[in-house]
Amino acid sequence: MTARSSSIHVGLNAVILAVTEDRPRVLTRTHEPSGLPALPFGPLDPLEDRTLELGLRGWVREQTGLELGYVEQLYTFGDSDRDPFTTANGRVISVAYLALVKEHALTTGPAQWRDVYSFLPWEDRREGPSPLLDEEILPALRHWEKAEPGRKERVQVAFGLGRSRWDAERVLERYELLWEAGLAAAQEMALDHRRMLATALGRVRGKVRYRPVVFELMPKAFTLLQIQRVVESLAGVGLHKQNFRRLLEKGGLVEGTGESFAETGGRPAELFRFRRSVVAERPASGVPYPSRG
Amino acid sequence: MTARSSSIHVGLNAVILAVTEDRPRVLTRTHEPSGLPALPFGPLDPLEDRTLELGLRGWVREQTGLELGYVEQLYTFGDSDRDPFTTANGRVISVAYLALVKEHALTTGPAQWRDVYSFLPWEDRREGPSPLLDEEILPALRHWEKAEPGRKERVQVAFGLGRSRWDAERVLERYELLWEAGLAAAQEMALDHRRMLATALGRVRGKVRYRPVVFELMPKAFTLLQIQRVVESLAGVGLHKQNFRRLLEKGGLVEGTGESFAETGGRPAELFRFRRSVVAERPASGVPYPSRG
DNA sequence: TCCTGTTATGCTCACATAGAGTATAACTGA
DNA sequence: TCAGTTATACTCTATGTGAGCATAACAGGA
Repeated sequence: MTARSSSIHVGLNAVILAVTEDRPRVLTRTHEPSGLPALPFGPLDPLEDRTLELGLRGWVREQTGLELGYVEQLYTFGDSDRDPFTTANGRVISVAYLALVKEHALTTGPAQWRDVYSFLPWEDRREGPSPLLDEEILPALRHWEKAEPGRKERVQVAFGLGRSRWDAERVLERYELLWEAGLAAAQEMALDHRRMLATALGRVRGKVRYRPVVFELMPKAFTLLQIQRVVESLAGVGLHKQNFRRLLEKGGLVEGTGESFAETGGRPAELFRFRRSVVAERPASGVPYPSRG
Repeated sequence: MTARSSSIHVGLNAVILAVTEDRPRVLTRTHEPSGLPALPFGPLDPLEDRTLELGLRGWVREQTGLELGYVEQLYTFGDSDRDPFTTANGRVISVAYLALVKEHALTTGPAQWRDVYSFLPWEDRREGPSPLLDEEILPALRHWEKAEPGRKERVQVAFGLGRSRWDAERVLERYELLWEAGLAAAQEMALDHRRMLATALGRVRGKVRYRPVVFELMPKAFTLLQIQRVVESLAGVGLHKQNFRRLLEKGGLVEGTGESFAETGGRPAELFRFRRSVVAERPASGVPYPSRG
């Protein structure tokens, strides 16, 4: 066993997300063999890194200058075909982490922020279903459905057709379906990194609902509309403004600072801050998703 | 990097759960160096196993004769101190999986079913808070709290004291707190396997609520009380019977078979079966948790 | 100054849902 | 026939959610 496992290599990938100008961004680099955008990758130093997470924080700091705040383990990717460039030399297992940083986080080195929805365009439905979906994806899927029974059902659930509703969290399910159907060719990333990104987006969308993680993406003080825009950016759907406010305030997640913010053209908005103490008080406190049709 | 990573070993652990006689059980083996109960462990064959999950299914079949049904990846454990026996020879990373099998699943070989709550006794609150909690754990924690500010808050959230409510899903949080406080010595398992078990229990408790995974643990036909008992076993809390039935039926998760089951001494109960089609219809269908105080 | 456009904020209403309890039905065994 | 046990049907109430209306507070132009 030990003889064989010596041909296994373990690495760490980071999906680092921020929200800038109402768009979720992901930090990328260029993957050398292919020239495609890729997620930052670093090795695990088995002697120095006490935990996987500390290892990750270390090389992210070195590669990009970013000091990560919120970090959580996402998934471990280990399919044998995930890295065609190194399969010949042995297997590469990658433990992927999700990290959230504040907008305008400064980075050094060759890393680059890119729009998450440029890789998964059908996931942004703030202006209604993406035209790409109705004009290209769904027509193509209608063909693909016919080849096997059961496929139609999967499409309906994944994309919220028929009696099903669009479920913002099923990002990975949609991506894998499109991959199977051979429709995921455009908007490429290196290796299986688009799958990692889809996993990450699904995870934040879920997490935001029941843990106060949005605040990791916000400045210290913010208006309620600003926080709503950030949630909408991630969720990819529009939310009902008045209900969002009501639920957020009632939940005790935020408190007014007394100051106001008057750069929007309309009535000045009150500035709020995150009430750190709710984390202790309320077990499962997240931000509400009052849908808007 | 490649030279160094050759001292990293990758393995797979399985947390295989079943519910027998109203108790959740976990499949264990004996860990040789220590003689303690341990979770089944197997290597990843980098040449033969196309995916990590297929590798896991393979060696579980060989070691125990079990053909796993529902399987999901749980977490990847890689702290440097997690395996003191092999740290000297290099780092062992373990990808842990959760699997659910039906009660009375037959196994071959030296594997053994054990009561999950024998390792995490404070997690079973069906008869009210565990006496162990009130008589030993909480008094000891009150001492530990005083040493540092913020600890008291953590204890309250984790164990549902003060204004907080007991949150059945915070299994790992409780375990890690007790570990830090030096109160997790008894009921031992090998290495960090008790942490894996805690992770698994927390995960099923959550999953059962929003995905129809309980049915993986049930026979084909069952009464509503039987399914309630299984949910209660996992959740570790009692549920309100009438509301449980109402919500389950309204959710469309089950349908009556017309037959009835008359071995309980009282009025015979109708037998139900799982409606597989809801998985397609309703995005997030799980079993309700109507609490009972 | 007044009107228009824009954003912020307060409030109401209908409806669905969850928690809790009561009442009745259908069986077993003494 | 009665006590004990489990199953099942309802009812009542508090709370939560989706949706919309109304008003407040600013800017800028007529």
